[in-house]
Amino acid sequence: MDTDQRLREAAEKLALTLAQGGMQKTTARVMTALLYTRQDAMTAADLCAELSISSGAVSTAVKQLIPIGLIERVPAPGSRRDHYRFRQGAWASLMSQQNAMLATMGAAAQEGLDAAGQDSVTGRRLHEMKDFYAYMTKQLIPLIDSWRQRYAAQHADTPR
Amino acid sequence: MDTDQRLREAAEKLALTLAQGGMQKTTARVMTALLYTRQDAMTAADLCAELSISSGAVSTAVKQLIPIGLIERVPAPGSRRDHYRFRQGAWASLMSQQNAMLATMGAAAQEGLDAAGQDSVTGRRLHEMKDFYAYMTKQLIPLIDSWRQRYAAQHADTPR
DNA sequence: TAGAGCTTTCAGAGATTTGTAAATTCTCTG
DNA sequence: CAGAGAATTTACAAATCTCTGAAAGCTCTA
Repeated sequence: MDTDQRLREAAEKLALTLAQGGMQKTTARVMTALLYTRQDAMTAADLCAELSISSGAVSTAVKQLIPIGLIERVPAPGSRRDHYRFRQGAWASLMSQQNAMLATMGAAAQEGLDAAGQDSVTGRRLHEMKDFYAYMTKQLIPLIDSWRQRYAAQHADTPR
Repeated sequence: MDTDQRLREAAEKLALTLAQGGMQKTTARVMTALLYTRQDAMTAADLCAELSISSGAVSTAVKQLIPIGLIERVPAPGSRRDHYRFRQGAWASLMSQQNAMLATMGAAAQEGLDAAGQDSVTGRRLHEMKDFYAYMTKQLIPLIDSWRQRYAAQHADTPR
């Protein structure tokens, strides 16, 4: 089987997994298309053709992917079309955003604690929750940074 | 405002957040009801009443929450009804399951690499992805374990 | 082992989501 | 600054999802 076809299938497969994990299906497909494409970047029209979806759907997907830092718009000299490409370091920023969710969970636990007090079944449940998320919140960012450093060191000689 | 009411509102608020993060709405509501309740455990009927939903909906939600380790069925001596309660250490096991997702991401990257080869734009993109998820996969479990240990040490004298 | 008390399953109604096509807006260029 | 080419928004239609109510299925106990 040819390379393009294998990549296309890998892309759709991952998109399906991500969709089951809560990401919108079309958004996931656009993301994986940009991840597995052999081009550096793709235009909206490319994405329409590759995925057989309308330009409106592409627009919506892109609007969701850009704010979370997974893809970026790149200026394309000589073309009037927008080009999109998968961002370097996208995974690390995606994981960093998980941190916001961790913090939210911690805050939710605190809120419950304020209402219930420490000394109750509820209090003990929520205390564990709060402690866990506080710990994770504190550890995750340094962990990601340590990966960034390590990866940058390994690839000091190979910029994009 | 009374305690129950504050807890109820905190529960619904968190449920909403979780729902936006991809969890099924009713599943999230059942989970947070069990998290913020002042009882140790609740019956299906309790949940129906508290959340104004049918027993079928409770059954479905419970069926999703148990496998992921967030809640558990507890035998209730003297009652024929099933009782459900939020599991101790639920958050840690939830996070551990994230690890499966991380591993999946790493595998997806590898699959693409096999098709595209290292020396291509695609290869470089996928290599970063693979490296990131491999690193995270390796670090996350120890991190969770270190929390477990720390928390257990702090609460050696206060079992449930 | 018959039956009470719960839980689970199932079919269908209702609500929500999501994609398309077309209209609109935006942005370059000649 | 007019117009062409592209992106975005909107209204609507289609598909999907999810809950309810009712029936079926378990599992204890008397």
